Amino acid sequence: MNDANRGGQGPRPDIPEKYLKPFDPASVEARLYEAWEKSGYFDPDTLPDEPGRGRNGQPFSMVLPPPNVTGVLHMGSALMLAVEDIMARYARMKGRKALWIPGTDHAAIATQAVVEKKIQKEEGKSRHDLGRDELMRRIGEHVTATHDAIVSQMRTMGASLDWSREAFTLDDKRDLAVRTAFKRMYDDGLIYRGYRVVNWDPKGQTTISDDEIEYEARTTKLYTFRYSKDIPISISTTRPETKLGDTAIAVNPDDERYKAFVGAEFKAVFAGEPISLKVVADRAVEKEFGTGALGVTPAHSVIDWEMSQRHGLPLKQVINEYGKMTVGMDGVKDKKTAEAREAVVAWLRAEGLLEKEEDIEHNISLAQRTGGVIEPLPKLQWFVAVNKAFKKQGERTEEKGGTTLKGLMKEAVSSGATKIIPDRFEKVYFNWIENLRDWCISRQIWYGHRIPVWYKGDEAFCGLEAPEGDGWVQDEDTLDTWFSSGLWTFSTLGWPDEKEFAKNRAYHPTTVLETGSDLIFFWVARMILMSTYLLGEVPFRTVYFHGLVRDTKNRKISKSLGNNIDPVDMIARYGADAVRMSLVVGVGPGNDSKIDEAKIKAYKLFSNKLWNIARFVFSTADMKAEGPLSAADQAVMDGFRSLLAEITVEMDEYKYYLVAEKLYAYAWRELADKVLEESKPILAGPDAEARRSRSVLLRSVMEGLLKALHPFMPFITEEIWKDMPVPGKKPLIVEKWAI
RNA sequence: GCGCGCUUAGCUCAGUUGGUAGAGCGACCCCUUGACGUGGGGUAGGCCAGGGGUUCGAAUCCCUUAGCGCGCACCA
Repeated sequence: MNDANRGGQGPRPDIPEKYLKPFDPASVEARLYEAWEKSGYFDPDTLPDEPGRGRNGQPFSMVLPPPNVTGVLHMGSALMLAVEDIMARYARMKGRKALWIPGTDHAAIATQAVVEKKIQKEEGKSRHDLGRDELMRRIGEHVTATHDAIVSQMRTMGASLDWSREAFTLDDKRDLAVRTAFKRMYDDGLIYRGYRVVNWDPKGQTTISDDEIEYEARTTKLYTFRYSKDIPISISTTRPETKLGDTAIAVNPDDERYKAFVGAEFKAVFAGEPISLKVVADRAVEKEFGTGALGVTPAHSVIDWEMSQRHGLPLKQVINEYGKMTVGMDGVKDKKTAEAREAVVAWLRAEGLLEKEEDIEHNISLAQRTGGVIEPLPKLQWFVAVNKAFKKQGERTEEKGGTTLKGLMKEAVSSGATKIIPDRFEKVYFNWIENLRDWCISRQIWYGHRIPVWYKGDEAFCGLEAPEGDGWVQDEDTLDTWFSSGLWTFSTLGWPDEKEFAKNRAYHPTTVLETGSDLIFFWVARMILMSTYLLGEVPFRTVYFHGLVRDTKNRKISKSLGNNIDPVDMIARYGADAVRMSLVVGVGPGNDSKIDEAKIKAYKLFSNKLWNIARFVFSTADMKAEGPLSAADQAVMDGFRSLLAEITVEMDEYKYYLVAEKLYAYAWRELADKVLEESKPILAGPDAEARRSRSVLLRSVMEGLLKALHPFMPFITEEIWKDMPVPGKKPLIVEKWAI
């Protein structure tokens, strides 16, 4: 640089050539990501060795909610990656030993369903045609392909994940964790096998948990009738075909109409099936609904099953796993329930038993994954007992009575050990726990963690490995995918391997869990359950929920609607920085947001604005200028510093939506529109001292702005940072936070 | 039935101790070869869903009504 070029004689000749063209994300992003990865800064152990910072800093840890290996990433995943990367990069710049662990989820039932469907469509074969081994091989192929696509997408977003620790919910280490957890709970009596009415999905041919059910409002006929002319009580039902399995009539104990009948027993032949009905009194029966009398079907209704337990009623199954009747007259037996219903109603009408038909609004239960109508059936399944008392770790006194898993889950949040953002979700969480029933964890599918229990005759053995001796056969079922996901915060840190876990102990409890609010029960609650039970500590200090990403018409983004805006496509066109900003600005925690291309485009223009700010500063200010600021320039600097102080507080409060907006406004409206404009005459003017002071100011503001924007827009800030003349500078990713 | 959230400019949304309504996009007008694959300046557009209350003062706090969305329960 020589003095002849000073004083507004046009652009200085030494400006890097890249600034002569608009910012081109495609040409720099992949290269920058590779450089970060090679530098080792994604791995906390290879962060810079500085006192109190980097590898010597306070640990910060977070797990990536492992995406399902069913397909590609969508905008919701992009939002998740953007917010979490902001968290990780901010923590790293603040000097923390930041660990963000990547992984993918085998998603058991979801993945098997996708692959089975594909094979059925392309080859016309079912899983039984292929057999267990061949299906596993096919799923393996599918999982490898989708895994690779997903991982490459995460990289394009700029996610600063520690790839050296990547995990899979179904790999060997996680399988050992699952078996270990299962055995601990089994030995404590918290996992048991029981014959109970469960949610059966006839379409998926498996049981599912209560949380995997979706409800859909439909108008249905409510039939009121008598079982026979000899029975003086009428009942109402929407499912007459199930009445072949009735073993009781329940009435409210306070109902004067039926008091005289309580304890009586009636016999009849109903649609060809002999039935025997005991009249019982139960508070669960509402006097006002229907006739006030309820036909109890213990085998095909969870509520009725519970009632049957209270009154010692027999259980009689009349519907099988395929949703077909197993008893009844011609036209009923062997027919699907819908068909059998019509036949039963026709029979009632013919017999003169039908008293009333009316339309009512009612919810039907559907399996979330397959859409199949849930058929409650009695089956021998594995359960986690949430209400059973056990002794807490370290608690030896019997007389205390111990605690329950429900209690542990409640306490984790009510004690403040785990905070939920936004806090309104705490109510939702407590409400769910209140209504929680035992968790059915066995699934009749093949893809997943096999239940670590072996049988020989009447004997059962639960262990990490098969027992010694011949003739032991392992349980055919696999575990609910959320059982393994529940262990994720510590199975990824080496648990149950004591040596490996000890090395990572400082990362648990993890600092924060960022995930979608729809996972509050499935995942968040299960992680709290597993961690508090197995480790005696919460899995994370803070839960940050993001909302749903919708399209401009306020529809949920889904494949079937074909309204997915592909994040990879958007990144290719506008850059990852623009996509990240568009997802984050103005979107508070827990709130749904809308995404459209115009918004992403707007932040591409912002990238370009930053680029040109850099171009202006590099070409007109003296980047080597030193010394104090003039009073006027100091005032500008003070204004900027107070902004930095403000946003630092907001970063700590997880208010990224505000920070992003403020930085955008400052860079454009304040720095570009005001400061740079007023700098033009100063930098072109005759006053050397004013030029010097203004140059120092512009360089300082640029430096602070790049740092503050880095967590949000890592690529462009890092790229500009390369040309900043900062003494002893490091890559921006590990530079010290702006304030 | 219980609970939660939302309702602010044409659109998308901010507005966190109550102090005279904000941004982006869009529309319209003017200017600009400029650091800017454009940018700058300006204009129009809002009884902050309705009603009531607290207060000197309410988009903000309380009560209530309505619409939309969501969770849970019920679902005979």
